[in-house]
Amino acid sequence: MPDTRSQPRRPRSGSRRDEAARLAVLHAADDLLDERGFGALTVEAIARRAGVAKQTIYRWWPSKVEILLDTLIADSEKSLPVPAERPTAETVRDYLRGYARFLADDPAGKVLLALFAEAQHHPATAERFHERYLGPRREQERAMLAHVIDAGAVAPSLDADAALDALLGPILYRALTGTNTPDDTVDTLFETLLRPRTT
Amino acid sequence: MPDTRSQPRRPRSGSRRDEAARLAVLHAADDLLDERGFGALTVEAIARRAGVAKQTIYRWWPSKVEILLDTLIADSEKSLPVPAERPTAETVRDYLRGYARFLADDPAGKVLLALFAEAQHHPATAERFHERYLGPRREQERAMLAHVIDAGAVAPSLDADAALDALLGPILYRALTGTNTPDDTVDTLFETLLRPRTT
Amino acid sequence: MPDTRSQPRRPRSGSRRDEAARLAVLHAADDLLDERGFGALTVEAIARRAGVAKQTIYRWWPSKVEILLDTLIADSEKSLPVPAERPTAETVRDYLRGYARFLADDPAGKVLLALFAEAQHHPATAERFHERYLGPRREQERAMLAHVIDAGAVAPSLDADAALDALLGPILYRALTGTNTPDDTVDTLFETLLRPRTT
Amino acid sequence: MPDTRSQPRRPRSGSRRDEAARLAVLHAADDLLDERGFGALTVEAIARRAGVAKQTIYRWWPSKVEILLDTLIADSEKSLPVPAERPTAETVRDYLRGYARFLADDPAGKVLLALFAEAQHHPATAERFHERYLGPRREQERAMLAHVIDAGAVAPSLDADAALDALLGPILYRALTGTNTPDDTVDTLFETLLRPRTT
DNA sequence: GCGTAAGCGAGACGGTACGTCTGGTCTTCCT
DNA sequence: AGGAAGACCAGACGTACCGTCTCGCTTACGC
Repeated sequence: MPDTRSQPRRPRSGSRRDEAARLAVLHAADDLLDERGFGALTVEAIARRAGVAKQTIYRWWPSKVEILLDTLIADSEKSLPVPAERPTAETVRDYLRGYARFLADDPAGKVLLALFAEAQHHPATAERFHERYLGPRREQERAMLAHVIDAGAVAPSLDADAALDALLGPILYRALTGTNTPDDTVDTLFETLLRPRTT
Repeated sequence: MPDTRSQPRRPRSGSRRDEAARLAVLHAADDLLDERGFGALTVEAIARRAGVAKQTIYRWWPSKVEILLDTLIADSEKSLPVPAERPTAETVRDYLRGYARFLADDPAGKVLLALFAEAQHHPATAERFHERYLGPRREQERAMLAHVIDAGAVAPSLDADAALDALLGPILYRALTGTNTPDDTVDTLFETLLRPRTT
Repeated sequence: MPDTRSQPRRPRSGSRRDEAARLAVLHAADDLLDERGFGALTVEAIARRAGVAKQTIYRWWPSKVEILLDTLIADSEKSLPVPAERPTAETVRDYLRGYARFLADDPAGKVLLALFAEAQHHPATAERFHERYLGPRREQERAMLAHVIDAGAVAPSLDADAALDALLGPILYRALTGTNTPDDTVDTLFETLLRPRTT
Repeated sequence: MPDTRSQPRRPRSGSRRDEAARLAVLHAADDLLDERGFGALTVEAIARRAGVAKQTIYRWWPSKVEILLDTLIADSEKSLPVPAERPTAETVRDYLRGYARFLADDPAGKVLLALFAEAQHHPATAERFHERYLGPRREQERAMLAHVIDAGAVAPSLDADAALDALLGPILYRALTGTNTPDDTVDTLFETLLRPRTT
């Protein structure tokens, strides 16, 4: 049995995928988007900034959109998880507040907005965006909502998807137009659309 | 006695702008966006399709975004005017229904979505989009809403801008994610958020 | 007393050709070639510099080459006439010296070099250059040479055209390569090729 | 003391220049000049004809003049070498005859004429033309001439450069004006200007 | 002495080519 | 085999001139 010391020591060799290169690409993409805007987010620029060859990017990601999806998924699982364990009306309200803050303040929020934008321009992007992000997330949101409805904590007058659109839509709309959505506005939306029994 | 209405007839010596070329460019841009997507909307392609020299485009439009704004403004004034004369609750509801249909069915709706997208990528685009389209339109929408509130026809629990965002946001959100918003969903939104006294 | 400042105003056109515009174009072309080189000698630049509309140039000259021919013919008739009246060996020698100086020092010499150059690039230019300049001039030079040969003043070992090419060729060649041809070199050429009986 | 001179180890990683593309460009330029004239010799046309991207041309040649210089140098070394080994009077005469034929018949002769022309229009072209072609060639021609003078085979009455100008000038002059220079005219020039002892 | 026709400055028009830039693929060498 | 380097084809970018074409004006000629 050969060397089993699975050391992290040589990040720069071997026949396996280089984790350091992978992270360098993700961070470079994130940073570029944050610092210089989507217009500067070219594969060439990412490679330059990450100190990585273009080919390395094309080998592992079919397009720069997949890079953004990778960072978005990682970041939003961390910063904006959909409440899953015994959600209450309050949990849902806090999730909405968090969503507004995510879009307004978190660099990853810019990634989300950029992907909404790119999805308008390229159907293929739209498809991947739904498959990898919007779809799964909506699934979790539906589960969250179903749970609080079942518990009798809220009583929306719209079906689940329409209700979620009605809650998230305005927050996203304002983010798209450069306007923040403060907590009390979120709260009013929440109360108006979900008619919670207790808050 | 001849016509003495001394109109602003500035003979303005020299050649004049060619209206046919102007329209050809606007239509070519519209058609390309509709048929081949934003990715195919290059100045070169517009010029080719319009049968116009590139220089003619650069002479009159600082960027292709301004071309889109020109077509969007013209088309949405025609297809989706903001009700101004004695609007009622019903007028407002119909406007929202029209907005959903504009985004879903009208080619110009694609232009609006494309501009929302571009605005995320380029701050300069965002600024012009607000200046020329979103701002003036919101002004009219606020006036419309104020009118029906004054008449006691509706009683929103959010301030004007937030209420408009809450109404339009979900419709736009669904359009961005490729979902139509049917009349009854619009109606429920309308009733939930504006609490009309009579409909 | 009214305004008597009778300015040097251009009559601002009538139905006849405007002589001031004609001269302005010729001088602008000359000046541009001299100051900024052939590359800057565009119809657009000539019009700008002459304060004349492009159409005025295209109305009277089929191409900018004809403008150059106009100035070259005028200038070389003035600065470098071919001796016609009773030429002697000495007259011929002085003509050659003058030719070298014309190419080296006179701004119109630059025009001649530019036309030789353009003639290589465009057959149509070559044709007009021969028709309007080289041909008539060679005719005069042949007459000059025939006269001094008849008078027994010189005895070339080449026929007239070849002799003229042998005399003018080296001077032009040196001008094309940026080298002046001093008087004594001209004189040696003259003596070697024409074998004058007296000088 | 160890060897501290930075080693000639040019890792030189990455792709190498594509020789096929290089030759395709040179031949395309040559062919275009020959077939359609200098006016058609645009970078765009060369790229099209060579089946090469414009960027590939701009990567390796600062201007199309350098392309022409590349082809001219290669072609004239092949078709019109300056006699170097023990040149005799006869060798020199044959070189002059070859020069006349090169200008009249060889496609590369057209390149030489085109470069003389371009050099008149652009000082930068003139400089490169002298540096890369005229200068080195004249150096060889001077050596050739010095050799036959030293051997007592010829006795020009002009210094080396002036003598070469006097020999080549007429031939070039006639080529510029579209006239061939037949062998016997070359021979007369040669004999008149170089006074060979034996031929 | 008045209409008309030409010349004028101005500049918009459809085009071609410029030289630069990035996208995405392919190739070569190094580790 | 993975990764860095970078050459390659493709094609859009925004600019400069090309030569043609109105425009609205100003004159001079000829009826």
